[in-house]
Amino acid sequence: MRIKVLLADDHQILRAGLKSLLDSEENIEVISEAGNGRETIALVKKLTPDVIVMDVAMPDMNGVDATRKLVQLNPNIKVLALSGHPDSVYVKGMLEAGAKGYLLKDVASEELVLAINTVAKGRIYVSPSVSDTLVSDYLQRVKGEIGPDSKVLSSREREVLQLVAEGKSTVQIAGLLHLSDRTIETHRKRIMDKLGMRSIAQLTKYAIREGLTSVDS
Amino acid sequence: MRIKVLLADDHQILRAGLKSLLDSEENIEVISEAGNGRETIALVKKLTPDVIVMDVAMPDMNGVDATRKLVQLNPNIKVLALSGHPDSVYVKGMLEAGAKGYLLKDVASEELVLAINTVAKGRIYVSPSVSDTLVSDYLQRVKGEIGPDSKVLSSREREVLQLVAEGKSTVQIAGLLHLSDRTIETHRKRIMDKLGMRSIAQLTKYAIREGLTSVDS
DNA sequence: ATCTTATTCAGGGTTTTCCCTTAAAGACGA
DNA sequence: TCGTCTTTAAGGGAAAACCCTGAATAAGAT
Repeated sequence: MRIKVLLADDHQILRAGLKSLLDSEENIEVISEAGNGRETIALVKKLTPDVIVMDVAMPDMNGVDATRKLVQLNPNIKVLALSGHPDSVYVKGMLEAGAKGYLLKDVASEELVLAINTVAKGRIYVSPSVSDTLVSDYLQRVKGEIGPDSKVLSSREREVLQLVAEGKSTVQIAGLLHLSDRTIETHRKRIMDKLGMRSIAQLTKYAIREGLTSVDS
Repeated sequence: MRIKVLLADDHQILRAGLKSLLDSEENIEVISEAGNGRETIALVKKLTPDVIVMDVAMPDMNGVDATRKLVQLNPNIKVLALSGHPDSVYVKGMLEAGAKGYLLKDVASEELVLAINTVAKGRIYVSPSVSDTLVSDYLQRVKGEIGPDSKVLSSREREVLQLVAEGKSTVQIAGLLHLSDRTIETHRKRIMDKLGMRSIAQLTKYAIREGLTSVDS
């Protein structure tokens, strides 16, 4: 019995490449492809694939929301996330949504095949480089340094993040918000902890994605 | 005589997929792969491929700078740009740098094969959807609505800026480029002077607007 | 041949950010 | 009321970024 795979990614050429790769495996069969989350759900309902290889970033319903919906419809569905970045927000988001694996796009084809076989058997597969961030996050959680639902920023934190992403310094932000600069430092630290980021550049991009600021400002 | 192709993209799995696709074409042969601009240049010097299929957004020297350098070394080199975005900044950058073609990642595999064959013959190939933005930009220029763009930064400076916008520290960048950290500091200072910016957040946004990095990385 | 620009590197110093820890006051729900 | 979360604040120290200055080599342009 071959593993029936559905590919979901917004880049047709990537899907074509993966299909070509996977079809040369005798125990894997690519039965269909989707270019966004909505399409994926429609196809899964019709075709009942064993494994869905899904990109995290897609237009018209992203991978996280699509996964959540798919798992809701069928808790036994196996979603293998395929992503370009190892940021913990994405990893956490997909795994929380019910994905059974998380692969970086920078993996060898053998690892993809291994991952598909692993999740098809009902086990979890995570890229080694990804499990690093996962484990460090987990350890922080065990030590109680992060609360349970830590990926959601508080409104004050979002406010501070916005100002950071606008290029303001800690002291400037403190002045604007009429707070001590030590307070702003605390907020900054908690923001970075929650998001698993270590640089202003990463924070800025996150803020742009979240609509807190715009690229042209 | 088969067309010798070199694949340059930061995602190994995409390269593997493309290789699998292209190797089934009897007049195309993938001779090597690179994960960033620097690697690409080193490999091209050794292997003299006919066509380089190059992603625009790559870490450690992006596709635009790599193309510029490659064309400088050998004006007959054929670079086929492969990008996820139809934005005019990217298109302009690559074509200005001397690329012979521009393909979106959302193309069918047949079109990729066609594009490779076209540029290998010395002609230009641009995705239909891309030529739209190209033409409208051209028309604006003819009407004088856009002046000639003044690219202030040197290519080294753009390279450093890209890494800064990816969240790398001065020491990390120095390591990646095999330079002293004092040198990187000088570059950073000159970049900020030239752009009149005083924070990493602003630099990051500028880099995004210029296509040196992407919001989701 | 001279001038300019890019690229490389460094000394020495200030400012800003980052890390680790502690802690108090207010809010809000169980 | 008890516990958790948020927001506020701070001490002390390490790392990174920023500022000002000077300087040598190399490639290109006039």
